[in-house]
Amino acid sequence: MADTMAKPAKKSSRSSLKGRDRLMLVAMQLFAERGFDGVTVRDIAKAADVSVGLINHHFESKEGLRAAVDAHFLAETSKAIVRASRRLAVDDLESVADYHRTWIREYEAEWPSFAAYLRRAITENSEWGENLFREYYDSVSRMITRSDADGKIAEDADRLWLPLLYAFMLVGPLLLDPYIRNMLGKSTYDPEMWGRFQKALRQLFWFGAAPRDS
Amino acid sequence: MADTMAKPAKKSSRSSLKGRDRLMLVAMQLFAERGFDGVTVRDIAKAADVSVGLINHHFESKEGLRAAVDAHFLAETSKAIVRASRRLAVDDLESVADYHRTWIREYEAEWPSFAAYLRRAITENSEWGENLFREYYDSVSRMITRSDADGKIAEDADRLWLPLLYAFMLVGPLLLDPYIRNMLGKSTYDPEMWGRFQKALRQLFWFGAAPRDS
DNA sequence: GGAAAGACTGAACAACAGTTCAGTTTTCAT
DNA sequence: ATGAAAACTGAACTGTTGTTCAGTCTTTCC
Repeated sequence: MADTMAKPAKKSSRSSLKGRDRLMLVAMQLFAERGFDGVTVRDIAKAADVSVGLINHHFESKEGLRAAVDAHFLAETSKAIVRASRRLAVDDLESVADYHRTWIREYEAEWPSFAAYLRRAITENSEWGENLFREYYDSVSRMITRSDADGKIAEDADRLWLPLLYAFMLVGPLLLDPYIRNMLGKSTYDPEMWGRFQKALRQLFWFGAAPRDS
Repeated sequence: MADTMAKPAKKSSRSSLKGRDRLMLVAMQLFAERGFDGVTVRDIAKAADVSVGLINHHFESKEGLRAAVDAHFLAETSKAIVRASRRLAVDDLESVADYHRTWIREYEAEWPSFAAYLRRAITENSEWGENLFREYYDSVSRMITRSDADGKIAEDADRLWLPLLYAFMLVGPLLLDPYIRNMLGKSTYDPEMWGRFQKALRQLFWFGAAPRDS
């Protein structure tokens, strides 16, 4: 119902968007930054350069606005995941991780603070946060199952926890990005950082941290 | 300044606590369940069986109450971590994980929804959430460094990401507990679950998921 | 036992939240 | 061009929030 939100043009031509779309864009950013309760309808209206009444006109209520934004990004996420599983005929986990990161970075470019919104959705226990994590988990799980069928997984590995542990390591940077940025000075999704992270993740997942005496 | 909060007696003798302590206990639980903004001072006062005015009398403001609760648990956490690093003369990661879990379970028993409060503190970017994650990270990091000195870490392992990846897997169940409980039907910290999780974590961290052809 | 100090009450208050709605402007098919 | 539908406005309204404060009850210490 809320899929009519057009993508913003490359340059800052926000004003070219109609009120409804501008409201959703601005609301997403403000929710991401300050949380749903930390933003007033007047804040949103002002940032979107629109009157308060328009929010209720289009979305019925503030809660309705949140639902519309959520629905929009849930749809967008699902599309991305379907695209991913199609493109990733090769059943390797590295490309899952890479796709995950590419997708986030692309979005970040077009919708600033999209990652923060994702983060908030997952940690706020909203319904779509639940869906989101489940889709994350499923895509990882599928890949591991395939590898398993090919005999690439150790016999004594725990089939239940393996995908979850991988998911934790993949979602970790997303959920804890603010802290990591503080500690390392850079976001995990930075080009340089990502290479290292990706490599460390791959190595740990497949071979572990113990020295291999061959 | 807010360390005078007595531990509640075993049985539900909440009413034996004085107003100030009862307020902090109740506030912690409500904040954990509904978030800071999701709770009104009247909710807190009612749950603590106390008048609204008392909150401002003791804590000056609602924000002051939050600060007091945070300070109390930050102190408590630090104490637990110091205790841990003393007790854990043996430098193995398993006991870090076990200690982490024991500590949470013990607290859960005495302070219901303490884990949820922890979770919220970390995800809400509060100042003490930052401290908390850092202490987590540091204790893991120390252990790994020691193992490293003993030659127990592979030469080509990434020293920067290794402790972070481990921390992600350790904090994962805490942050994502609601989802995991939905998926597995049980909390990770349940006695049965923990054994399996702990084993899977150890195995993955040291030896990885690839089959070992010996 | 008495008085000062602190714990505690709750009605009153001011600020602010989300919503409403009568009215104005824009859009667009005919 | 015209008129109806949709987009849009913003002052007014209503309920809720955190805070205040004058006053009561309880504890404590000489």
